[in-house]
Amino acid sequence: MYSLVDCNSFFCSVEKVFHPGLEGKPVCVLSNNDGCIVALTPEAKACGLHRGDPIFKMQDIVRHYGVQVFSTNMQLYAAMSQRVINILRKRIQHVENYSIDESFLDLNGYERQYDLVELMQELKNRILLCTDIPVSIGIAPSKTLAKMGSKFAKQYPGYHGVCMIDTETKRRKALALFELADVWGIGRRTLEKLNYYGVQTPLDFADKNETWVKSHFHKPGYQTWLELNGIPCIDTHEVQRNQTICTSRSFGEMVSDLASLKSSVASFASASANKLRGQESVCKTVTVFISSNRFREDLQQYGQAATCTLSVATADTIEITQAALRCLESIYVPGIMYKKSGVILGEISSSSPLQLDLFDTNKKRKERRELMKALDNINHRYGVKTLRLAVEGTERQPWHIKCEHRSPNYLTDIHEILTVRI
DNA sequence: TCTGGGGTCCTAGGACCC
DNA sequence: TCTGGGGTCCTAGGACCC
Repeated sequence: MYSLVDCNSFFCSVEKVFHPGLEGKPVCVLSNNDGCIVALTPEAKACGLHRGDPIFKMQDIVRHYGVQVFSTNMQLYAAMSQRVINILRKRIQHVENYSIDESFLDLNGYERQYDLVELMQELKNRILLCTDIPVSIGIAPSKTLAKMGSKFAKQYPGYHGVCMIDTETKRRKALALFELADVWGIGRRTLEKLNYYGVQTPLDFADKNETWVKSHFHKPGYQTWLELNGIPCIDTHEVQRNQTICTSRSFGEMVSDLASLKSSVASFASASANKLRGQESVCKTVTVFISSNRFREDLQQYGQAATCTLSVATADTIEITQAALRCLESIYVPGIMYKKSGVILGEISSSSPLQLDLFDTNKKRKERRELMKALDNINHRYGVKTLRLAVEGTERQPWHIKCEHRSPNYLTDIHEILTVRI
C-alpha cells in the first residue's frame, strides 16, 4: 500500500501558523508580482474566489469579506515543508517528496505490525502538533488511488484526516463519487476525449476494457487506467538532479532599454547558476527569452528566445551570465515594452567527472571554481546577493517584482525571526 | 494600472546511417 | 513498370503536474 500525505491549502496554512488570528478566516496567497491567487482556504473559496483569479479583478470581494491576502514567500514555505518531511522520515522509511506540499509513503510491510489507518492518524497528529500544519492522508494500493483518498479525507470530516481505499467495494464507491477531472493524470484534453466517448466518472473509465483503452490512449492514459484498477505502475522517483533549471519573472514595471533587460537577465542567470551548483551539476546550454506584455493588445507584441552552447559544461556564474547576455543582445529589439525575461540552463550533467575540451580557451577553470566557492560561502553567510556581478545593478530596478504583502522569513533569517511578547 | 513560475514525460516525424 | 529493411538521434509540441 501507498499513502499520500497532502498539506491542506499549504501556503495559506503556513501563513496562518505565524498569524494566529486567521483561524476560520478567508486567506489567500498570491503569485509573484502579486498577480493571481495561487492558494486559498475553503473560507476564501466560499467567498467566490478561485485559484488563478487575478487579484486586481477581485478587490471588491477581498474588501467586502475582509479576505487576508499574502504575497508568496517561497523561502518560508520551503522551510516549513522541510519540517513536515523530517517528521515523515523519522517514522516511515521510504518517503518520496513529490512536491512542496505532498509526499508519497511506501507502506509495504507496515501492515504486518500496524493498523495503517491508526499509523497515519498518529502521523497526522504529530505533524499538527509539531508544525501546526493540517494534512490529509489517503491510503490505497496505487498512488493515483491514494491521491484520491487524500481528497476524500480532506472533504469529509468523518474520516478524521485519513481515508483508506483497501477493498473492492470501497474502490468502486470512491471511483463512482470522484470528479473525473480531478483524477491525477487526467488533464483538460484527456477529460474532453473521455467525455466524448461517454465516460463520465472514474468508474466508467476503470470499467472500460484493456483493448479499448490501449487503442484510444497512449502510455500515460493506459497507466492511469491501471492505477484506477488498483494496479500500481506509476513509478515517481525522486528527482536527484534537474534536467533543466529555469529562472524567469514578470516585471513589476515594463522596461524597454537594454540596460534594464541586461540587469534582469544577469540576475536570473546568476540565480540559475546558484541552483546548478547547489545540485553539484554543470550545464552546457544557456537559453534566454524575453517577451512583451501579452495582456496589452494596444502595445506592439514581441517574443524571442536564443540559445548558446558552451564548449565546456560549467556552473560558473560569470561564464553563464556572459553567455546569457550574448543571447540577449542577439534578440533584443529597441522600442518594445518588455514584461518578462528568463534564463534556462539545459544539458545538465554531474559536475564530476567533467568532460574537458582540447581547445578550451579558459585557462583558469580551477581558480574560477575556487572563486565560485568563495562567492557561495559569502552569500550563504551574509545573505543572498551580498556579493554579485555589477551588471545586475546596485540599485532597486524597475523590473523588480512587486510583493506588498510578504511575510518575514521567520524560519530562515535571524533578523526576521518571530518576536513573542509574554 | 494590476494577469505566476518551474518542471517532467511522451510521441511523431524529420534527418540521417548502413 | 519495377523502387528494401532496419536502425538511431534529435526536436518540437502536446499534455500533464504542482
